[in-house]
Amino acid sequence: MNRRVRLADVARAAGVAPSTASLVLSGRGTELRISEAVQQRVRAVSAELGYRPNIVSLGLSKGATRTLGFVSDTVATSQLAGDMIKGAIDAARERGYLLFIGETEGDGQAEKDLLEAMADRQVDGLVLASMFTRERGVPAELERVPAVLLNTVADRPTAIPAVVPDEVGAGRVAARVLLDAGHREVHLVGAGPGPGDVPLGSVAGEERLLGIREALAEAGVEPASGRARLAWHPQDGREATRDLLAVRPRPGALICFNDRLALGAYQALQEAGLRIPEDVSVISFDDHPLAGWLQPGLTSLAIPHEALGRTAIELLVDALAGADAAPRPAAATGVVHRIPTPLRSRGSVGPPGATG
Amino acid sequence: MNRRVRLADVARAAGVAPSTASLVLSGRGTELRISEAVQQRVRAVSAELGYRPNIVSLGLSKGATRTLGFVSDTVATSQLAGDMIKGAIDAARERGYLLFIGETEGDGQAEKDLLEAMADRQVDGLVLASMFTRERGVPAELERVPAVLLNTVADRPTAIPAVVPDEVGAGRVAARVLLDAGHREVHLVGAGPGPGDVPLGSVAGEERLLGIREALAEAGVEPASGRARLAWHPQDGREATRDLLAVRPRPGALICFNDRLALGAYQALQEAGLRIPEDVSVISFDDHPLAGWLQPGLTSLAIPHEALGRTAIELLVDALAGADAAPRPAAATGVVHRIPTPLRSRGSVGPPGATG
DNA sequence: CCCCGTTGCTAAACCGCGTTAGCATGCTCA
DNA sequence: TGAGCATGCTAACGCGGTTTAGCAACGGGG
Repeated sequence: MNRRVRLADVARAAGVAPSTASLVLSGRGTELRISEAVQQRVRAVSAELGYRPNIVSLGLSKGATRTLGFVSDTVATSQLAGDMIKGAIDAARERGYLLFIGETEGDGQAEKDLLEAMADRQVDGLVLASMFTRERGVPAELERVPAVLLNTVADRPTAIPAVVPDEVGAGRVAARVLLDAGHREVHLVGAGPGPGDVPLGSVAGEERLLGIREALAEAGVEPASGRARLAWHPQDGREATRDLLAVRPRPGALICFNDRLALGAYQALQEAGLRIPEDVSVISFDDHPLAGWLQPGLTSLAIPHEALGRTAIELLVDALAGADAAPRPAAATGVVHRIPTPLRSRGSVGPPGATG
Repeated sequence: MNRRVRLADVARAAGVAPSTASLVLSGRGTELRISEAVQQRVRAVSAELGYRPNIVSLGLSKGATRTLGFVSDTVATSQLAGDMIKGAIDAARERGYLLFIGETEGDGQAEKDLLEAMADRQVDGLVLASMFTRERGVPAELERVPAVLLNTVADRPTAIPAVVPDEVGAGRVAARVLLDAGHREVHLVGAGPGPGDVPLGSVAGEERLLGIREALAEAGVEPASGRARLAWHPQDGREATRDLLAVRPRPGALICFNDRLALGAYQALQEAGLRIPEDVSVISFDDHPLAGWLQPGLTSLAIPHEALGRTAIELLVDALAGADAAPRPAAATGVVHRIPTPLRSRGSVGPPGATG
């Protein structure tokens, strides 16, 4: 466990004062008239010794730690989280930042503690993330440091920018895909058919439904049926689909509000001896890895988790860079950024078959 | 954006010198003969002002930042990652630590850069994690700071402790569950039947197979068949199971080497019109959320991801605390900790039915 | 009455670095 | 020959704490 090489070590080995070494290594050598010979010597010695500046020290004197905090309600419950964090970590690393990750499990006190622990460590900025899109209050701690909301929108006007998936767009595309395949009778699993018939507090559900209804309406179609459910588990999808199959004429196209519901729909269709997509087309949301595992592959609108995390960090770092130049970078103030939701076509959608 | 309260602010407000305030707040007041009156005054003022010590400053003067680094090959590819990180984050938080999270995607240079970036920020300790259990070299950076390997074992003797799931135990239990249900003919999907017939470099595969063969041998049974596959995807499980069903007598029990293989097995069995568990019993490993979504629920041996992450941090923090007392805490040196793999019974295992 | 021991607090150094004012030295030019 | 100006480097301070040596005031004993 040999000690780290400090600036003083480099200076001593190069036969100059620490301040001289500092100037050279920070690139201000020429500006402050350090001779080329000395500069080369310092640089050579620094490289040879493997000197790396101590960022903690910089944090003390300059106030910037090149460190960001990422606080989410949960990092574990879903695949989703991992990708979002991955995008954030990668984007941060590319810009020379490291990320503190914390999770609150929805506990307000835990959130407060975490934000304070991060403030104690002088983070340069904060991302406050949620694993499912929702509305929430903005804690006071976010007022003291540049921040970005991720997969979350503030419940009242705020200067803090937000990054969310474009769920309305996702809903529109889902409906369009079925319409384009020739379907005119579209059944919803997990929400609908009326506007606002979604599980309580589900922003994703609301917006997906909105998009679906818009796109259908443009084609002069209303959702044929829908079942709002409290939870979006496979069991719910199975039951809703069974109920749907009990009624004539048999449904030809389903929009499931997430992939787990779609799994349940697959199970119910299989039980009934119906083929996908020959007898029934299915489209869904989230693009969980599961979608690629099913037979046939499930066509789904992906939540762009990695892009969400990445965008949040990019906004934050840009704001930090801009903070020196302009005190209030107008471009990044209070804006809600909507990230597109790519369509992953796999084979669960086809033209309408014989119904009945 | 009002400034943080500093120690000097507290001292001024309490009418004492900063050093006095520091002594009182660090609990050394009585020891250094600060009067009770002054101590109370300082504490009151500190609380009133909401003073919190600046940890960056402490990092400079004391060397300890109450910060740990968590570097893994990937945080995203699987559910697994999230739970492991969650366990690590929670355990760290309970002990007053915050975690830097980084991921390398298996890139050695990225790993080196990350470890250095963390060293630059004076982390007190490091966890080097892998998302699937494997053997690997230990980078030189880990020699300079207390470290723990997670889901990874060093490829040569080292003083660094490791935390891994008890895969041999998992294999034994999987076999025992089937034996106890009355099965004497057990087919393997994803590995086997011979010792060492596993995908290249899969420590989990090797050890699971070892445990399975041990437990079967104790009952005087050999694996009836097995198929080593390069990848453990649903597609592979589907094909292997189809092949198995083409041969008489029909298999009565399958051990799938992970849940994705088991999904494929479910699909093949369903195609063949066989019921689980009446006709065929299935048991598997990982306890992916998927296992709970299938019909019937898939019995699986859980990889205790959260416990793994938690244990790694606990070992690390204990080592840090012990480092002051004993320079080399013998208890935590080079040991490989094996974490038990709980059985999640769901309903995919039953007594043998009529075969053929 | 002087010395010494307590008691109660504080000044000052230090952690590692960036920053800036300023100190020598040598050269030019009047 | 001395003022003036580059040139080339460094001393000293600050960031926000901890830590230690030591100072002032007071009381008690010889």
